[in-house]
Amino acid sequence: MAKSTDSLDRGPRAALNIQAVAAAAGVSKTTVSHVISGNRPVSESTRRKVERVMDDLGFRPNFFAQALNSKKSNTIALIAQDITNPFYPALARGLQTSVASADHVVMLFDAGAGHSLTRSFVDDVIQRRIDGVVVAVSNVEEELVELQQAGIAVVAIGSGLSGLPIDWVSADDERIGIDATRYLYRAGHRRIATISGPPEAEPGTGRLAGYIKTMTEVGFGVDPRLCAVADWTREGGAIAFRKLLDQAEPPTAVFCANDLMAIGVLDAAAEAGLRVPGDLAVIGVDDIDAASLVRPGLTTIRVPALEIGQAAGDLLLHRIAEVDESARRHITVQHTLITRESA
Amino acid sequence: MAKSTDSLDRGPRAALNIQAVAAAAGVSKTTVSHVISGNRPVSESTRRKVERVMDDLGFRPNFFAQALNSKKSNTIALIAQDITNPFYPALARGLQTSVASADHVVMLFDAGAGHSLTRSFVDDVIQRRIDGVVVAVSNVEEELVELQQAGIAVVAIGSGLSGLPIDWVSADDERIGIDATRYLYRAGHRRIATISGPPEAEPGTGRLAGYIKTMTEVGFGVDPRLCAVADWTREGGAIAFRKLLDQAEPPTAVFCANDLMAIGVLDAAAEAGLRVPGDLAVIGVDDIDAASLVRPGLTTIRVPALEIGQAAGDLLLHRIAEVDESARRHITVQHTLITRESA
DNA sequence: CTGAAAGCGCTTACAG
DNA sequence: CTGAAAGCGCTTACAG
Repeated sequence: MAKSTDSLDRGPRAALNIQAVAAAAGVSKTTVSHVISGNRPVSESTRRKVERVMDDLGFRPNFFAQALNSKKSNTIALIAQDITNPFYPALARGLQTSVASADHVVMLFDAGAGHSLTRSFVDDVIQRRIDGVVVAVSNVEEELVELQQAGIAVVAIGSGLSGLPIDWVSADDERIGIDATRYLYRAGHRRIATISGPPEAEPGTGRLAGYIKTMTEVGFGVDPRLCAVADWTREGGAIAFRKLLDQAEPPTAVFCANDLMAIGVLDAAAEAGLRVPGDLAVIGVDDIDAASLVRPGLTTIRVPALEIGQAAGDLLLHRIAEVDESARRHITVQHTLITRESA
Repeated sequence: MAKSTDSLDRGPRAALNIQAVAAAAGVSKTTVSHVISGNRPVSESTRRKVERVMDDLGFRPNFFAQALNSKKSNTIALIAQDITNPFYPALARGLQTSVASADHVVMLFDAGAGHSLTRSFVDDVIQRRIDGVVVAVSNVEEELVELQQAGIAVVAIGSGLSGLPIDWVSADDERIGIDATRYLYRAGHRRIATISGPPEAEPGTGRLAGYIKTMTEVGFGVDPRLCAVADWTREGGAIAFRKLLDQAEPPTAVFCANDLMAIGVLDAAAEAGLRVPGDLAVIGVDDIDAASLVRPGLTTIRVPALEIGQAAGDLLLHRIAEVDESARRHITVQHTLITRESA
């Protein structure tokens, strides 16, 4: 009788693993492992032989087994408020660019997809031992704390989440407000209005602060009749502007805290028969695609979403690599004035 | 002497794993595993005890260990041509919506981030045993084949990659061309031009085919002087339209294969002193945000990116779950005419 | 309904 | 410069 438990029938096709490579190369699993990881010196000839075999066999180390040992997933998660808002895809690209250099991959979670999936996504992130998370969504302080307690590196986008010791990246919102307001002032405007975002959070508050600071500095002071608030949308901007118009001395210029509201102002201005920039100057913030598509083209302040993503990735990689917990870090990205026709 | 290798010093804090849960609950690892997976019945009282302990300890099963055994990563990858093009974020959202229902997570790869990272991303996908991939990028036939050979489910977006036996999702491009052209015809236009995309690939060819079919059907035939080609960009659309204008009998209507080119036509028309829709009717495809922002508002055919993403996710989940390899599947999503001012 | 034990494919002290 | 072996934290036949 032939020995039936021989090399012939070890199941459905021998698995292609480190053991198979070791056998084919005539070395130990240990050595193959070190050729892959580079964690200890291997003689030139051995290395070449092993690499040759891996190539011939088309071997790729099993990621799960590697991660199970190393406790590193080489994965970064992005939790985005609303991926269909052009700011976030640009941020995602910047993030990918940054972390790809360290061989990390990006997992996307779009909170705008509805449901309260955010909760379960945080669980996923923890369970999958994601190395770091970029949190670009509001009102998730609780989840942030949980992520940190699970030992995951976290960086917040846009606002500092007061009190929490987490890294964050943002534009210099007050400076944006100052630059926009000064630009209108220097163009000769004296009744300058602002339409800011809802007062509860950055970046709305910072931009408004910059407006107030500038109006005070140049000696105009702040006239409450020139300060409107809207909800970041085009329609909201139009509504707010109609109210601003409805007074004895209407403004000749408006600083809007984002482009969408500024476009709403353009709508309402056209409706009211005002010519832009002749009768009314308008400036926004963001430089979304539409800013260059509307007529007249919208003058705006560009917030570099791509750079924000990159900075977030850099902070994360740094935090992941470092041994001692160092202090909280904050990166501020630079904005740029984009001059078009509206102001 | 006290027994020094006692329960006191088993290293830096005992690991929180299935073994620890088993011990605390007074059952075996096997049982804990089955409580988690539901792979075999567990008595009601035991299940409750184990769940209680997991909750108290804050235990979450280690994803890598699970995946190492099950060979499932519960992860879907999206390879997007250009995540800053609004079509892709919407697709990503639809994909997430679909796969989240099966507890899968989305990994994003933006091919537009530059470099030829696509190559290394494909390697990552294989190595990480990603369950399925949505390929929304062109010229990667080689990589597609490789992914399939690695046993990964693949679905292509937009075009069928002739010959390859892979599932795909697309709009009905010929029908889009027909609907757009007929709309212009019914509005009374007789000299209808088209600006199509580069001829080498869908969706350009399909939309052009629809235009040709309709022009033939209504008896006009195809006049080469009315057929222009551009590169999908705004500037390209403007350039192409200037050429169309430069003839004895210029068109009174233009069907553009995407919105960006249609907006370029609006630019060039304004420049040439043509009023839209009075002197010229323009229709695009996609319904990007900008379509509603330009003046006059762009009439267009909406391609439901979100639904495409969902359909892709559904195909993938189906393909992953199924045992026997069934035939290639193709899903066509429905488009809608969005009437604004330009036509 | 439940357990003991082998195994998934790696990494990493320990030893030479 | 290289190996044997224990271990990472699960799942799953096999057995009762």
